[in-house]
Amino acid sequence: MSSDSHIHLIPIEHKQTACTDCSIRRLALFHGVDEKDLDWTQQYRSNQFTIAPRKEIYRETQSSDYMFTVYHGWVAVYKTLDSGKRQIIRIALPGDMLGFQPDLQAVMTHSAMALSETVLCGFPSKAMPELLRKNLSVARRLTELNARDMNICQSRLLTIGQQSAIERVAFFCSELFHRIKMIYNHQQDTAIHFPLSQEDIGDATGLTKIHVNRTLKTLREMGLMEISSKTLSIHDVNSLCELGNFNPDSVKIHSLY
Amino acid sequence: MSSDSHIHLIPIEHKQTACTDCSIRRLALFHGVDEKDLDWTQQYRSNQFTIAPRKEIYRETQSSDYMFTVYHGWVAVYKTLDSGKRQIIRIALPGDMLGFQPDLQAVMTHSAMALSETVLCGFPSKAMPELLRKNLSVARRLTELNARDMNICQSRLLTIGQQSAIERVAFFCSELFHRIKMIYNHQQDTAIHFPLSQEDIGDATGLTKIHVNRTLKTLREMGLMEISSKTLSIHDVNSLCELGNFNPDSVKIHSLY
DNA sequence: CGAGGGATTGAGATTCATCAATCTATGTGG
DNA sequence: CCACATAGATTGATGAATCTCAATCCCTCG
Repeated sequence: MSSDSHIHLIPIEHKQTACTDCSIRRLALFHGVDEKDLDWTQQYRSNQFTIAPRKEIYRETQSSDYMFTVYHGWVAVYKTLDSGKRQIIRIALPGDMLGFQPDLQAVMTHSAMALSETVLCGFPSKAMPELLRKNLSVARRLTELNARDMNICQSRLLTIGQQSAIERVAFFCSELFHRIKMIYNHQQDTAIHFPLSQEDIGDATGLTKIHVNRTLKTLREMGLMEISSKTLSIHDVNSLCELGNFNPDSVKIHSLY
Repeated sequence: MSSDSHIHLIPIEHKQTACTDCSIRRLALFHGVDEKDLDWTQQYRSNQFTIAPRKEIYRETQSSDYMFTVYHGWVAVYKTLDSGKRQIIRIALPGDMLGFQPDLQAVMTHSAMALSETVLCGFPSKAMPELLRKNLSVARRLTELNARDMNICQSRLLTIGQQSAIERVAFFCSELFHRIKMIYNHQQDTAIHFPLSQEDIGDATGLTKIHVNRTLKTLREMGLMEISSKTLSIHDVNSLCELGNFNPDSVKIHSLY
């Protein structure tokens, strides 16, 4: 990626966090790495960056010098058509990887944009093959995270291909709700911060923002859930998951450790 | 997987093919493995199997003792809803992997079914971690194949979420056409064997079989393509790809070798 | 206090699904 | 080799889900 397309990524000069102290390591790439090796693996995390909401992290058809781990915030991964239509492929949350490609020459096949104030850990792509060769824990973990992303992508295909508007929205919100709760270990909460606009939800579920609005109204009237002032409140988790055919267990990362 | 659910997989006792002679190795898991190591890696390919059309290879919610490489034939990978609706996630063709999971304990998150007379190479799941640890070429190749499957899955999401019926069908058929031509190196052919029913196409594109029928009729009348007696004939490749927003380059496996 | 982006609602058009019937190709048993 | 059975393909008619266009409202921010 040429440096001018990086203008949105602001390197954190001071107060970078240390991998040894990382509160979300159990979710991320260095889960499973021996404590004594963490200082060494951290060398491959060359920088942390902050990005403002709605700013691009990288763009389809361009190459990227980094792969990232989300440390804090929400990121939308999406593809666009020439017509301007946009499909959000997944929402990356703390611990999730962004922009890994085994082929360093290949250009990105999707774009990524911060949805909220976001902090990323950056790993120079060039050094990844070496890291994966020298530390098998990281290599295995990468495979796990890939497999989990794949499962999420496939489930999303099922939803969008075969479910109705209300089922898709129920699925989408259930998934994010459960992922957030797993990340922050707040099992008792019934509401989460939710920075997506109705248009974002539409781009993720394959619906127009107008139909999303009507669908959310229905869900509210059914007493299942409600979104207002960037907060998602779930009033009836079980019914919502059932409506969306969402299985809460599917958000777990099946880890070998 | 309990053995009784394996009844459709018929082990080939005689005339198993050798990895050293494999005509599709450039596409498959052992691409990049040193010639001298192939006899050793082949030990991990414990069996070849044949499966009749429409027979299940493995099923969602069950575990599988094997992961597979498609050696010959067409395989549908799909998920189903309680309502009975089915979403075909991808079509696996010769060289493609099936059923790899990093966590041996985890159950399959999708089902797989042969669409034609199919031959699979079986790799016992239990031995995969050892193979990946001992041969880094295989490990790297697995990562490449995963990344490629991920790209295909994400492109499919874009199609199904954002394109119209005719665009989706055009995309779907273009993709399979180009993949088959790449596999068999028949760049000049304008027709391929195509074992899917119209209902299969519908399950892959998120449409009903009736609407698929009408869409195919339109594509035929537009002079773009035609399916008859299990043969897909492309009359105007460029227009078809353009209509479906399909990029022929996307089917290439970006290989490091 | 004004501007602008998102949210909300209405009306009408379009796409696609559903239901139902017929047709065609393929394979099977007698 | 024929009669029948069956699955897939085709067409028509109708209705529901979702999109598009347009207007208004509301909230936030400068």
